[in-house]
Amino acid sequence: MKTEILPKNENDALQKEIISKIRDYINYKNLEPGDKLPSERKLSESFEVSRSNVREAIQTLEYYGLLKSKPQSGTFVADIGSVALNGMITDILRLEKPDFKSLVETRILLELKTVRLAALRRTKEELKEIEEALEAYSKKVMNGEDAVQEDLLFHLAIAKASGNSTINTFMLTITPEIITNFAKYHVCDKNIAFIGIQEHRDIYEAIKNQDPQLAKEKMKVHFKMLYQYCYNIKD
Amino acid sequence: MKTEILPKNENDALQKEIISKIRDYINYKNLEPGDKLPSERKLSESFEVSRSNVREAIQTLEYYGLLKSKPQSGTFVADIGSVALNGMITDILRLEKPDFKSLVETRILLELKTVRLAALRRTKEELKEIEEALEAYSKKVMNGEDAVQEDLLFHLAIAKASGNSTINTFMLTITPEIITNFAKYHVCDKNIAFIGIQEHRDIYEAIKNQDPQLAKEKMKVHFKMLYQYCYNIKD
DNA sequence: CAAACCAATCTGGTTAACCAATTATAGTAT
DNA sequence: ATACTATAATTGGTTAACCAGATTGGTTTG
Repeated sequence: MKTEILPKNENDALQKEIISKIRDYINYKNLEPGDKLPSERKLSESFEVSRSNVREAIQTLEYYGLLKSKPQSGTFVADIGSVALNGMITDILRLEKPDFKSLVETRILLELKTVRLAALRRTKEELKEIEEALEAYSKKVMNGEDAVQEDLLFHLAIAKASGNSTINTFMLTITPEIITNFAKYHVCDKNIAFIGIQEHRDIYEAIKNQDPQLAKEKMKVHFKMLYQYCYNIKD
Repeated sequence: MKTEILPKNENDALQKEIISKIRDYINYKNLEPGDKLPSERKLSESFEVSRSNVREAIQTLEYYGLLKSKPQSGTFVADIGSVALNGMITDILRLEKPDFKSLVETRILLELKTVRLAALRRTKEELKEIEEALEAYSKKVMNGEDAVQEDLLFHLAIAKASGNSTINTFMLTITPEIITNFAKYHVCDKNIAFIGIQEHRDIYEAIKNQDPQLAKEKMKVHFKMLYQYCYNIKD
């Protein structure tokens, strides 16, 4: 087989094509939950692609929980019926890269929840971690330095204290993209940062006092500017 | 080097160890955004693990947006400062597998948002897709068949119509796990399903009439049982 | 007749060799 | 001294060979 280096976009397109072929195969053969897929070798042969490409595609579907591969045994359809499997793969193929607005919108939604949960559930240790993140942030701002990273770490500390591992994971996945875009669009410039200290402190105090309602209110205040800012950005 | 097959858990542990070593290296060398990591070969040699293990670890960090590898060039630190990078890798290493309650809690949060957004933003095409999902669900229930899959696809259709690609992705990632656990805990048994038809129809109508507040209310009603059910499950 | 055993085969995972694009280096001409 | 070019080394990606555990079918044994 001929070696060929593909640009990342085409590589993604290839992987999507393979995923789509796997879906077609599952449909054609009417595979049920727990059924075994053909081996990676056979798939790569019948799809006329390399085995590593097939492996990548399988890994992606495994990430979404649709397949499950067992060492020295085979790759199996997850405990999901063919209807859901089919619909979900179709959805995955259509997924587009998240835009900035959708990221911010989601972040606000998640954080209004985490801050309430953190106020309800935080342990003493988690509270201390939040406090430390707050101090690190304040120190930077007082020195006139850029503190976008410390800002985000404060919010991540709250997410960790929410006791909801799913939301925590989601927050982690969107944070880098947010940081990048913040720098790009010059959100959160230094003039805003000074106000940010007090806002952060208010949030911290509400969590400390285990007042979920107040915590949410303070977080809303904190997001108000961000909200306005982001909805004014050109696409 | 000796070939050794590892159980999945140990493999995960190994990957975490490698990730942690990458973090340490970045700290030790004070790598800034855009700086280049040593080549995969050098890393695998200095960590005394195979190159494919290193590649896996890098891919994971790439998924979280912390690294960026360019073909025939190198692997680079993303446009994130070392503080955030360090904090986030530490968080990632601590991540635990999501529990069922956290999944349901998150799903409810996300869906109360998607249903409102869908009522505001849905196109005619998206509305039609929701309707088709609703019909497929109703038909199954009327025939006395299990309709968990069609149920979830209805909700995914709403997520798609929300116009928020981030939330849409999140919904896709948690759905398989939810389906599996539903089957495991016998949530949504047939006796509930008949009520479900009307509840789904109410939600659909609210979205059709572009009434976000009503849509949210109806979704809340729909989740009421689920909510109670899930918080009574033993851990 | 059923259970236990064994060897051939098949599997996903791992390793090592290979590829071509990129980057660094040395040399040459201006 | 500088700008440009050719060449060698380096890189992430790809392919193919290899590994050992799992499966399977047939045979033996109680």
